[in-house]
Amino acid sequence: MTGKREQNREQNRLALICAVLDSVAEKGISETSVSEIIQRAGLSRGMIHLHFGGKDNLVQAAAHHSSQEYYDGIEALLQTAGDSPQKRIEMIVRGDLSERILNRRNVSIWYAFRGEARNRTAIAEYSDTRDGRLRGMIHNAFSRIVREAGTPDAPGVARDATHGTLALLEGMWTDFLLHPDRFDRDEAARIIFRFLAAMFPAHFALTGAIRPDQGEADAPPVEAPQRRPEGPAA
Amino acid sequence: MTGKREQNREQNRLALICAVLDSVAEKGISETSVSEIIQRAGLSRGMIHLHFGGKDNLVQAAAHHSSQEYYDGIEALLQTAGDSPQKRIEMIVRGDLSERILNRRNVSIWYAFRGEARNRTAIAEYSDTRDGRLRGMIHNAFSRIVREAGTPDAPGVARDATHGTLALLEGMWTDFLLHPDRFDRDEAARIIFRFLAAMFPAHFALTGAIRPDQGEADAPPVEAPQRRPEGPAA
DNA sequence: AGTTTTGATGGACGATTGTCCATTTTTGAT
DNA sequence: ATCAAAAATGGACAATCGTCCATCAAAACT
Repeated sequence: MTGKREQNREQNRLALICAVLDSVAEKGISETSVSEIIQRAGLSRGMIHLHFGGKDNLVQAAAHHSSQEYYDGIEALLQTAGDSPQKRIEMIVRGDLSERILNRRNVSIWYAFRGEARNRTAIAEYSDTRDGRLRGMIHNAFSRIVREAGTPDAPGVARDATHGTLALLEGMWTDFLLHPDRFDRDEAARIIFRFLAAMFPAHFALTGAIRPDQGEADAPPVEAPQRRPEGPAA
Repeated sequence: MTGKREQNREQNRLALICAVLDSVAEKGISETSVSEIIQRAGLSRGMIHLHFGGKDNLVQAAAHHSSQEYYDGIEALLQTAGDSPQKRIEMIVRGDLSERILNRRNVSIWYAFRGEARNRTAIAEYSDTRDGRLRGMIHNAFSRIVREAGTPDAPGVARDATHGTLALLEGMWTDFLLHPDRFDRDEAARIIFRFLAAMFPAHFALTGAIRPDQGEADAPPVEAPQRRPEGPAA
């Protein structure tokens, strides 16, 4: 049985970590000072050194915690997915783009840590989506798809599809970071599936979300207000 | 004629900006202090306040400068591209993944600024690939491809292809950030073209670089025809 | 109950931050 | 050569940074 002592201890550790994440999400890493952290956590100054031995270690623990939360979220969603590989991929993609995982707070935290990742290897380790479980899940699913389709060069296609899908998801996150208000989750998912449908028509073409027909305006004729700076034929 | 006075002035301004970028690339944003900057620039402490009115403005100017350099690089490459839209897209993709643009220094700088973008709107403005010229160039090319191919829902496809291509490029950059040593430019390009080839078989399937075969193997007969009908039963 | 043990406190501390300005040096015009 | 204007210098400055420890409070054990 956990004594009241250890219970409080763990509770305060967590409070510090959450305070760091809140501050990073809200004010950014450069403004996340010791004073800011302990004020948010409602604890005393010495706690950081007591529990983590210094601010750097605390920040690292916060990065680890955030990363863990991300993977837990993805895996929780995956367990509700069916068996078919295309369903699993669809679940991962939609999950990764869902409000529960892709939101302002998480994106702020994720990119703040990545910005420092280059110079703090300990943090880089946790901000890598590619390694770890996610890549394995996706690759596994694509391998099955490609195998049962009898595609030539199956391993290469599966590997490239995995790499490409992960890159697309990363790109969508960046999109959200830069334009959180104008970001459209359904559009993001649709684009990814459009690419996947082009590569694996038998597996993704009929998926409900590929075509924008749903509720979306049927191909707005003058959607793109982009100027075209050049180009022979206008 | 520019007097020696103004000439020196401009030279020092630039020296400060470069010092910031060097420091950000090397040490990260959090360790880029005024002391660090003026030491790298070999100038005196007061210069920052003199020329930029404060450190924040200098950092912002550095972000602007870096962004400008990126676009200049892309546009320079584009001018050597041919007329055909697929050639232009290929040039953009390869250029964006080339050593000249995608390298450790640029990636470090780019992501360091992005990490702070959320809390510094002035910087966010410069760290956006999506707005600005790049998106317009790509969308313009895809529009032509889609139009001459007679694809149904042409505007939607062009828009999605643009969005997807940009997301893929972003994702590849993230890949490079996290694994600069194991990153493979050719593989990154191949994956992007594999996706594009799946979407526009007539335009990208025969492109020399889809296969990693090095020898280019001008359109291996086994490869190109088989890619499309993979769907129902291969 | 008393005693030990451990977590928690908050201020002291030196180091470093960015800003600013009195001063010196350099440039361009007289 | 002289002088006004502009640019560059480098140290003073208060504010803030993160670390650490003497002290206190409370839980756990005897």
